[in-house]
Parts: sequence; structure tokens; C-alpha cells
Amino acid sequence: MDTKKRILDEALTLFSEKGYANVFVGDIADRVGIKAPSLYKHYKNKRAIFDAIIDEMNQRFAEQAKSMNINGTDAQKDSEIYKNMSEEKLLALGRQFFLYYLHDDYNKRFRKMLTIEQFNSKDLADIYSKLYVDDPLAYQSMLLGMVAQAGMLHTDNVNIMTLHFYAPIYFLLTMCDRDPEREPEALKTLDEHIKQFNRLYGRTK
Amino acid sequence: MDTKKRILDEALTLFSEKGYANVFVGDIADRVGIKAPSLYKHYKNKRAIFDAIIDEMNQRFAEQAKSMNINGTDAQKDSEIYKNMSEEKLLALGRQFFLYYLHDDYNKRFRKMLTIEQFNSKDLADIYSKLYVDDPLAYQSMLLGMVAQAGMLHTDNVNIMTLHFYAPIYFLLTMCDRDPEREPEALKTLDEHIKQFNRLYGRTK
DNA sequence: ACAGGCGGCTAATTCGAATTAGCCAAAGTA
DNA sequence: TACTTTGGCTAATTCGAATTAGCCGCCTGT
Repeated sequence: MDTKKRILDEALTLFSEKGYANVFVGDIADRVGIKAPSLYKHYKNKRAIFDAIIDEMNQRFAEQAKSMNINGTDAQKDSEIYKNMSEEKLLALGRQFFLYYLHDDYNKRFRKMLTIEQFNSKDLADIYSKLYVDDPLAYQSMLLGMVAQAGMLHTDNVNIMTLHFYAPIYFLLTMCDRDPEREPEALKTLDEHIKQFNRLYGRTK
Repeated sequence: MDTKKRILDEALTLFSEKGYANVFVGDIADRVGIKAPSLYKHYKNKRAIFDAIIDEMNQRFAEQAKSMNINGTDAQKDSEIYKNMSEEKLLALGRQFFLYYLHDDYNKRFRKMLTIEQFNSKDLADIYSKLYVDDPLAYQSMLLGMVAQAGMLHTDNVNIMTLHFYAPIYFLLTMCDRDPEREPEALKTLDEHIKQFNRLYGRTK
């Protein structure tokens, strides 16, 4: 990988572990395997590295959103899929989301960095809320809404149902970020959560 | 208030807004109304101020835990209270917890500070998990468990039921910490959540 | 009255971290 | 070939923030 990208990568790792202010330009350089002054051949200053990370995230996000939309409209037409939503599939959905967010290297680091930096500016707070509050709720509402329309879940308030699905996942996710040793416990709880969710919302009225 | 305490108070405010590393000793001194070097008459160094905040929290916590235990054992004997747990009372419980944690000046600032600092040490991570994960779950499990025993809520897994009650509250709480403007929305969602929770777990089998 | 300590201040010190200056070799390119 | 860009390095600079030195007035107890 070329140096310019490696800098972003190593910087993100460090920022996610210690926060922007506790990372020295020299730390980043060390990890990349160059000396601190050489960093300035690639970025104007330390802040520019941080900004570039945010920019990169915006790009990644834009791409992801695009593919999501495509899936979304495809899925809307094809409502057959949702007619046999079983407990197993709900479990798979929840686990997949949880494990992807938890372990995907980029997601994990970016989320932890944002957690640390979220109070430093409105912009960062907005990004956090978008990525970990509003977008997941919107996406999962769409999904669970389809399942409900197909008659496999029952509610008169899809948004609250989605909150009941997602909030425990978020809760367990932030717990594992803080304390990775609790992942097994979290996975167990996640499964129990989704089974119970399915019992609560899935049974025929 | 004497200076020594005012220092802790103002430091906590600043740490909760910007994080330890972004706060200068001079900032704290300014707010207290003294010069930076005078701070050293009260604390050995900047880190000692942070540690004193943690110590103070431990003390407060110990007291609170004590009073909780007393209430707990009192309540255990007196199970009559839980026999007429209505939707209104559940709403009151949830709102009370949410608003207290959200607005209580000490809680709010301490929680935000921990949010920022949680990845810097195992100790801080443990404190966070204890205060905002394990203790609330344990306490509310105890409470909801009583209500279930009194026959007003139905579940075969109190812990998951408690997770379903608490996780959305936690989710909304962290959202409001990040973006206080969303509090009205959060309060509305909170009410809907609890009403739905009551419908899901409260109805007779 | 006065000795001591508390808590404030200004001025000085230290020190670490970001950044800049200026050199150089390799690689590309007219 | 000779010129330029690129990206690395060491040494120097700058600067800001934590901390220390040393002074002083005030209260308190004798």
C-alpha cells in the first residue's frame, strides 16, 4: 500500500485507541516506518490526517449507501422473500449486523474514534448519529417493515419495533468495544434477545 | 464552596466537554478564578485532579449503592407494591431513570467524561460498564423481577426482559448526550417504547 | 505581637511535541 | 544526459503547556 494511505490507516488505528489528542505525529510515523518530518510530505499537518480520515469515511459511506439503495428497491419489489422470515433468519440478520460492525476492521476503528471524538464538534456528533443511530434504524425499519407487511411480524409501530430490535444490538456492540472479553457473553445475550423479540412480535395475534 | 472542591467541579465540566487531554490546567484555573500555578497548592498535578474525580465518584457510588440496598431489601419484603404496576407506573419509572441520568449535573458530566476516556484504561472501561451496563441491568432486573413475580409482567427470562426495557433507554440517553436538541424526540420515543414494552410483556398469556 | 501555614501571584523553567529547513538519493522524464 | 519531482532523513526551531521557584498577604493560634 502506498505511504499516503498507510498513514491514514495507522493514524486511524491510533486515534481509535487513544483519541486524536493522545496520539503524536511521531507515533503514526513509527508505525508507518518513517520519521515524523516525512509525514509532512504527505499531509499538511496532523489535523489534515484526521480530516482525510473523515473524508475517506464519507466516500466509503456514499458507496455503501448507493449499494444499499439498490438492494432496497430490489427487495421492495420482491416481497416474497419476507413471507418465510423464520426465527433463524432473524437471528442471522442480527448476528450478521452485530458481528460485521464489531469485527470489520474499518468499522470498528472508525466507530471507536468517533466515540472518543463525538463531543468535540457538531459535525462529528452528526456523523456518529447518522452512522450508528439514524441509518441503522432507517435500514432496519425498512427491512422489518417488509417482514411485517408479509405478515411475519405484528406491530402497529414499526419504528418502535425496530428500536426494540436494534437498541439491544447497539448496547451490546458498545459494550464489546469497551471490553472485548465480553464478546461471548454478548453473543449469547444477542441470541436470546432475538429469540425473545421473535416471540414477542412474531406470534399471531 | 471551597477552592479544592471547585477545582474538581470545574475540571469535571471541562473534561466532560473536551476530554482530559484537551483541557489545560490553565483552563481549569480560569474557571475557578485563580491562576494555574495556584492549582498546585491543592493538587500535585493535572492527573491528580482526574484521579480525585474518580475517587469522588467511587464515594458517591458507594453511598448510593448503600441506599439502594436498603430500598431493595425493604421492597423485597413488601411485594404488595408491585401488584398494581400499571402502564403509568412503568412510564414513570422509565422517565425518571432517563431524566435523572440525562439531566443530573454530576451524572451527565461524569458519564460524558467516561465516554471519552473509556478506552484509555481497563479501570475506566470497568467503571463505565459497571455504572451504565451492569448496575442498571441488575437494579432494573430486581425491580422488574418483582413486578413479574407479582404477576404484572410475563416472561421466562427476566434478564432479557430487562435488556428490552433498558437498552432503548440507554440508546436514547447516549443520543441526547451527543445531541441535546434531540431530547424532545427522545422523550416521545421513550414513552412509545415503554407503552409498547408494557403491551408486549404486560398482557396476559 | 508574632510564627506558621495556607493559598494566592508573577516570573522562570522545562520539556515534549509539532512543524520547518535544508540536504540527498532514487526514479521519472524531457 | 541533465533536470525535476518525490519522498525520505537529520538537525533546528518554535511554541505551548505543565510544573517549579520564590514572594507575599492573611488568618489563626500562642
